[in-house]
Amino acid sequence: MQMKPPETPEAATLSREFFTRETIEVARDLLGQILVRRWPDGRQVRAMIVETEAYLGTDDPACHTFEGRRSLRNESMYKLGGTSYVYFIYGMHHCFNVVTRHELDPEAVLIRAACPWPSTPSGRTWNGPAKLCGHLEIDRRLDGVDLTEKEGPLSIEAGPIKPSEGELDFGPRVGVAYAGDAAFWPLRFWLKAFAPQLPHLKLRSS
DNA sequence: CCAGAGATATGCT
DNA sequence: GCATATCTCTGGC
Repeated sequence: MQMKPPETPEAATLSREFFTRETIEVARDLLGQILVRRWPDGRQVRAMIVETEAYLGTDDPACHTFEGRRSLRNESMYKLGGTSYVYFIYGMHHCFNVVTRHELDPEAVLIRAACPWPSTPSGRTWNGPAKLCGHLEIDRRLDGVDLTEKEGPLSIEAGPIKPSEGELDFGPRVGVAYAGDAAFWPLRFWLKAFAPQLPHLKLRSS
């Protein structure tokens, strides 16, 4: 069975209110939504988000803003929910995050994997945050853009499934204990129940 | 299948 | 100097 994109002529771009909620809720609800990449020449590529990870701000030791760290790199995390945060890592790769909550409340959701949309039998899963950015040509030039802008270079539209309708199961949380102490790791969510309809969906373990 | 190297930005000690 | 929200390639068992 092949899923179709929303029937509505204009798919709804997710609202500001969607992104300013609790980060863990945004991370969960981003599953199944459609990431849209637009180029100046009019080309568009869409992908369904299937794996997310929440980074919980100044108290989260894994978060770039842990204990209030703020620099040129992570400045976008201090902006309003619905802003993009793109960083360059390992001298090689880019990773794309959706900023959540409000100004000066620096939390975000890392987009770890997505499937080309509409789904095709030969489609692939862009699994891994850097691979996703590679395929969608996301780099630092797209850092700080407004994801709620309808015709912007990056935006997020409502997908065909709604978590509130109970159609989704969420993957178990991978607990990682740091050596010695009770530091915690951000929560990660996978899109699982929808997988049968995305035959090429492949999620990484751990 | 698994471990290690290498690509080298960024921020912290 | 060192660790890291990564990925690909290589060589060993």
